[in-house]
Amino acid sequence: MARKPADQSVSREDIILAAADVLQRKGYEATTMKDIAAAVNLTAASLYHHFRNKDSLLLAVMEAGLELILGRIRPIVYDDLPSDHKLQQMICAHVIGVTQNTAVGAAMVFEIRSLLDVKSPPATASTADHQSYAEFLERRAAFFTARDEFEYLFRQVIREGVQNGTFRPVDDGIFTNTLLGAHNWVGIWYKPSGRLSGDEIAAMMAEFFLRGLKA
Amino acid sequence: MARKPADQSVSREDIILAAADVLQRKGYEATTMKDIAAAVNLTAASLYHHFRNKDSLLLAVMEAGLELILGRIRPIVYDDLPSDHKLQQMICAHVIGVTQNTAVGAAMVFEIRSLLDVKSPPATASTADHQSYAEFLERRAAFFTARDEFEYLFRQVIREGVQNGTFRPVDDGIFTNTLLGAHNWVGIWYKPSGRLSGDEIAAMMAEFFLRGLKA
Amino acid sequence: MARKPADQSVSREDIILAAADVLQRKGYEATTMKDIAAAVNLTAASLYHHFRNKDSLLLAVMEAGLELILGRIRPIVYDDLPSDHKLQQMICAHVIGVTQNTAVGAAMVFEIRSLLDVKSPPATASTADHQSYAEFLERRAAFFTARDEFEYLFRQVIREGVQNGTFRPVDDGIFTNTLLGAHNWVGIWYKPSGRLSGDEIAAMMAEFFLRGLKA
Amino acid sequence: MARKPADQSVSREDIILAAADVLQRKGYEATTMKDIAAAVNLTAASLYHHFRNKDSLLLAVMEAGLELILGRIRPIVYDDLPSDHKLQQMICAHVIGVTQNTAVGAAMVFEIRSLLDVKSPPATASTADHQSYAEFLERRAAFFTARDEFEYLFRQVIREGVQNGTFRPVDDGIFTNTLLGAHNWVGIWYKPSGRLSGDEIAAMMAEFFLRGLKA
DNA sequence: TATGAATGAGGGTTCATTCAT
DNA sequence: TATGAATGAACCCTCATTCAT
Repeated sequence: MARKPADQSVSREDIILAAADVLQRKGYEATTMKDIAAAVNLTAASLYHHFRNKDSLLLAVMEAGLELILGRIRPIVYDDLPSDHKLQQMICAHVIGVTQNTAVGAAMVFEIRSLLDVKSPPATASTADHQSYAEFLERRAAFFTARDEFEYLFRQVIREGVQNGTFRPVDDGIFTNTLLGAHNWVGIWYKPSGRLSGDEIAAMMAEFFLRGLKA
Repeated sequence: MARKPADQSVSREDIILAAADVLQRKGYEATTMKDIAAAVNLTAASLYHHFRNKDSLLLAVMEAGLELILGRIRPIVYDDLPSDHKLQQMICAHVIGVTQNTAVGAAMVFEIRSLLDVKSPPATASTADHQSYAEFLERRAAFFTARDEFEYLFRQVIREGVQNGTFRPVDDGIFTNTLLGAHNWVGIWYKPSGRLSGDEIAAMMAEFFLRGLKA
Repeated sequence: MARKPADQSVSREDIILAAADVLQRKGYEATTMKDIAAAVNLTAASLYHHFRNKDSLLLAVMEAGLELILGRIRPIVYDDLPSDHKLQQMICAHVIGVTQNTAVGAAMVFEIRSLLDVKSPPATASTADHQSYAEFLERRAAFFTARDEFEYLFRQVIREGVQNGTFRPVDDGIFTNTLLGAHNWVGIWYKPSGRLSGDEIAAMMAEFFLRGLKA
Repeated sequence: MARKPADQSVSREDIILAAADVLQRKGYEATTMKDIAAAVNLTAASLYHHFRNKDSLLLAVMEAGLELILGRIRPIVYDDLPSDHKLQQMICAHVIGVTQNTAVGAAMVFEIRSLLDVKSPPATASTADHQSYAEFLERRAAFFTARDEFEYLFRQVIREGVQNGTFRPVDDGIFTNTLLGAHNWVGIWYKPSGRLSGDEIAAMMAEFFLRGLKA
């Protein structure tokens, strides 16, 4: 699961991928910088050449994960399709994304708590530190904005379907939460070696929810 | 060197409840014994009069949470009802349980990873320690057994409904996972101050899933 | 959050020597990692860069002490000398060793109890931890083997002397224990500032015992 | 090894004996009040009805051990016997004492370091505390006086023997230390289940040393 | 870039000790 | 007397982070 860059120089990307993997297995708090470093054959100290600190690395992982899914979801929403087709494709995209990239998917979901903790900038903060901390806050805000967009896209398609009569009238907020809960959970129980492929699982879940929505 | 300004003696139960709350908010790794102690006006050291260690306390929280829900689910399953009624009631019981006792419910869900880590007995292991460690392992095994039962009950009712024609043919494993994922997630987004009550949310979710299942 | 006011980088060897000194003065249980660290101008945390844990450090101290003495005793035994000359030289070597290196010598003697406590591997035991713990057990076993050899060498020379008529017939086990007890005790009462030098003391003790043995 | 007073009230004596046993096995620092309490079926808290604190208990153990041996040694010294007979009996008395009461004997020897640490009275010391602390200091001083006497008695007999020509001229200080070291060590290696009885061991050791001394 | 050495801050845990019951 | 509950202090150890090389 851990990339081994053949003793070559390690890229930012390599670290993010490896970190995502470790994070998904252990959770943020239980994952040490040493763990992540080991996964790319580095020392913990070396990671600081690539990321300002642990939070910054976590954020990079989450950004990567979210961007990946968002990149697949967005075009569907803005495509010209009936609402049920849209939702069906979105569900599949999300679920497949989680199964294909368990690491990124689950990390995105489970570690938000850690990012949410508002941490003050280090007490001994020079001007430069303050600047870089502000940068971090900005990136974090951007992440949450993206996350809101993600949720919003689902809610939007559902609302749209309800309005145009494709779906029966449901509370779009509750339905979206229900949907996303089920999706996120896949990262917990899915095993690549399991009986069913990610595609099959995704198809089944899409069917469950669409039948529940059908007008 | 030892005062006791405590208003009243604190019971094991008190600690479990407080711990559940803190655990849900912060997660296992991020929760310190001091945090939990503070929540019941004690010192961290005092907690060790009631629980052997942090793991043991976590386990107690999870046991309490699981037992609570299981106590509500079991009678429904063994009642004489049509499959869809059963499932409807089970979903409501679970979701309402989570909303009423967010702490216990969510703790049960999110911290399994911590319990799963196989840990060796403490380093300074006398015979007595080993014995109590064995006890812990037993309790942990019992917890997982109960957890399996919990899942099994849902799966069982679904399978039953499929067989007697109440439900359309679905993969009961995947459906159960989908269901439970959605339920567990409630602990994340539900806010008592929200627009809808736990009962209303539960009813909605039950409807979603039952419509998705109807033959 | 990490300064380095240290004059010079500290070597493993430095720590072992300092630790031996502290250990001899305070005993294992009463010696804290902080004590040892202070003796080499480090923080307790820094010691963990050089030794996995306190036990490992203790073992290193004992190994060093034992190896030092063993290195002086062995050649004497395998030399071609009359038994009484051998024993005389061995006694002197041991006693002088203890006086010259009180720290190492006494540590070797007094802390065996701590090492004897069979301890299970650390609680948070990953596979890697288990491996390194196995290593520790191996080293510990090797230490006890060396210790047995040490005792055996004395017993062997005594037995040999009895058999070739140099010594009167004594119980070699009891005599060895008597001898070693007296030697080890030197670490307790010897003061470099005392009336007699280590060499003088050693010579006197050798004389006592050899007269007691003479056929 | 631990007295079990049949669930009856426990006497000061019982505790001292049990404590001696535990102390010998574990050493002072590693022995907890709970350990000692458990050996007499009590709670740690209960011990404080019998002893002011741990140090006080340790001191009581050492006093008991020392008094026992001293009581056997003194009469021999002041008896009217040739020096060699005296010394022979003293050696036997000491060694047999150690083997018969391993606990008391060894505790006496090995834990002096703990008593030696000069501890200041507790910072929060009321007048009463100060008084009882002064008492403790007095008792401790008395103990060390007794200990000096013990050593002095041996040295005295040796010197006497040298002066009256029974023994060859040896340094009585060094010889006494050698003697006592060997004796004390017996507490470490003697096992009641061993090949030889305490009496036999004592006789052998006496012979070794007396031959070494004979004029 | 990469790392070994170092460190401050804490976290879990133990322990001697106190006190109300 | 005995004890359960509580606590402050201290200990071992880990970890994110820094810095000189």
